[in-house]
Amino acid sequence: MRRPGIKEVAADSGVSIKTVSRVVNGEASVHPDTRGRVLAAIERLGYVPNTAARSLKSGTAGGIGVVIDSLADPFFASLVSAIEARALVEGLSVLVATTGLNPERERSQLLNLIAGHQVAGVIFAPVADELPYLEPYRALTPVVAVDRPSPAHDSIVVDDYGATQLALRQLASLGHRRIAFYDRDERFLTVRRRFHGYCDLHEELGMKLDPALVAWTVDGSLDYAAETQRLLGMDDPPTAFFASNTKAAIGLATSLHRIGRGDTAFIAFGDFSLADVLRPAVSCVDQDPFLIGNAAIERLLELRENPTTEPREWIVPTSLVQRGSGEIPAPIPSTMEGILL
Amino acid sequence: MRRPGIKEVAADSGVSIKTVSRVVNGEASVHPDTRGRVLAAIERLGYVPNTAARSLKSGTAGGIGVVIDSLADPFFASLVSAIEARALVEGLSVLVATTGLNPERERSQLLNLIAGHQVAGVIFAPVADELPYLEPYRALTPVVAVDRPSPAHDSIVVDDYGATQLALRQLASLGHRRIAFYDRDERFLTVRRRFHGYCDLHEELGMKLDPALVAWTVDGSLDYAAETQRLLGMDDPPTAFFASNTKAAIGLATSLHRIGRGDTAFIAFGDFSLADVLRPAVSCVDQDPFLIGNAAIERLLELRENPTTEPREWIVPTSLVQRGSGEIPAPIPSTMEGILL
DNA sequence: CACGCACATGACAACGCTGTCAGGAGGTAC
DNA sequence: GTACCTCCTGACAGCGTTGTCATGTGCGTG
Repeated sequence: MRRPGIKEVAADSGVSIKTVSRVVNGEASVHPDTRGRVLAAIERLGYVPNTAARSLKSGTAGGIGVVIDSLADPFFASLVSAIEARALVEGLSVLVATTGLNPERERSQLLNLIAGHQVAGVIFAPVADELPYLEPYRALTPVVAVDRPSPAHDSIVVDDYGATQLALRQLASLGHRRIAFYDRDERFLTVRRRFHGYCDLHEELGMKLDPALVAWTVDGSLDYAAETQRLLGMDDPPTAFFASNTKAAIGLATSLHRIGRGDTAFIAFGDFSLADVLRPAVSCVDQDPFLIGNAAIERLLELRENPTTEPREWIVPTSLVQRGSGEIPAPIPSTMEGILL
Repeated sequence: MRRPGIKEVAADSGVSIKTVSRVVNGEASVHPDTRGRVLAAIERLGYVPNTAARSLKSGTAGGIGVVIDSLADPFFASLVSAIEARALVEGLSVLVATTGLNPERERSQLLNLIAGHQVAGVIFAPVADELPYLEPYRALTPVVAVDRPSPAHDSIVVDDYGATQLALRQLASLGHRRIAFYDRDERFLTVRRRFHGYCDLHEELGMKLDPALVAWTVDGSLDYAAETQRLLGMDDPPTAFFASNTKAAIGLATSLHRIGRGDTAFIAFGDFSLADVLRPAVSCVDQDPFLIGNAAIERLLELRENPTTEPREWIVPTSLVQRGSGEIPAPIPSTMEGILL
């Protein structure tokens, strides 16, 4: 009652195991009659080639590893979904591992995949700034970073700085001079870049940059409700909000609507489900996980062919989706009438 | 420049490969000094055991397979997330595969995982009613079904019939006599069970079951906007909606809000992000993917210990989350005043 | 001193598969 | 008839690891 192996198929069809191997791998030089007998035996016995033996022999497995923060994050779930769909077409299986943003876990997950499973390639969302332990595998396993750049690898990212400025420029053009930056989370390079765009735009437009308008994530947590209360309770409150990531956007939208201030001007970085059903519908910078996932696996497949290219960043385009909340003009303060351009 | 193997570690630390193997596997009978030398060599060389060789030797891999409809579905994404978290603790990796609801693909994915990768176990959301091709592996690989039951396997499900009736009973108690069943998708046993609950409750309460109140998914697709228009445009339109799954709930919520009828009585089967932010907030039958995922992997681990138990269904509890949309009473038609209980 | 025993270690085979190389059968050309 | 070539097939080794069994060393016991 053991799993049928190549030996059983060989015995059943009266050929050597090597000939079975040839049939399974579609090699040309097998007599049609022989091939037929072997295929019949495979069918009859329900033979499936053993993946472990294959990768042991070949030194590399037919799967790609995907290492991300968490599958509970809708952005990453869609990303993995896109990768998996494409991998299926290429006949590759997908090994998923998560880091929970822990660099130590990132290390063990990456090494387990690359050195242990000898995957054909890895797509990962970097946590640590440097990954020296991957050096020995540089030439062996192609690696692509997504969402956040990794200096030593090809990275699929969006133009965080530019897209943020595009969104904020729109708010500024509607008269907003006090725009809250919601969720400054220094752990993410992407968010740092977005905040950088926020700062530079203030300078460019001659707007005062008020630190009190910045909501910080500290130690990985931020109380959205309390922070929203604080911001709106200021003497000189923000007239518009910019959410620097999807999680913050959902938290912010929730807390704004809870206190009946859903009509506040608001643009989110990253789209989310039902954003178009809220009233007003939430405008956002659309960062398409399917585009990003496809670009990542595309790049990975290219790297397999030609592994020696210099690492660079690949920018996936974003678009500003106008839905309403980002097109709300600033209220005109009585004392400032006539000052606006 | 090859990957360091057990041989390199052995040479480096001056012992035989077998002793290295013993150290790696934490066997007791190794002299502390020897163990120290070997561990130092492992560290120095960055040795990671080859998974393929291990599973070839042992005949089983240290990973579990998860086969679901799609990772783009938030319910399944959370489910996999829960499974992955627990697998990490157990030192198991997770292989994800999707079926796209295609029985043929389900077959190849399951066989690839069980026979090809020889995973330690499989958690899957069944598509086909029967899976005869898994018979040969019955005794070898534990298999657990989730979300939908599989007669031949332990199945982790919710009480579709009962939870649906609980939700509908509430609507009926508020005077609703015409309740639309949104998204009757015959492909899913879960939805069939929910519809069954819908029918039986009508009989029990003496309500007329009007086929025109049922929105069908045909060939996997349903135009939510058009269907909502049709239902609300009836001469005798529904006064309440029941969405039989999360995807339908989001589609229904979207189309109701788009046409300004967000205030219609509505209960969804399955919770979704921002359901509590909509006005009114959407009441739902909460079917917790984390509970289900945890129960599934728990059961899988038990099956590894004791594989001979009779397959059965395990019911994960659900709760009716009251948020507002499910507590809207039926409008009192002028001709019927006084008839209500 | 011979014996037994615990402890520590190593030699070797085997897991299922594929790459290398060898070889037989049959045909064609001189 | 010999040489050679093509087509098809098989024997065998080895991928990196672990299970089995054997071996050596040191120590306590009678």
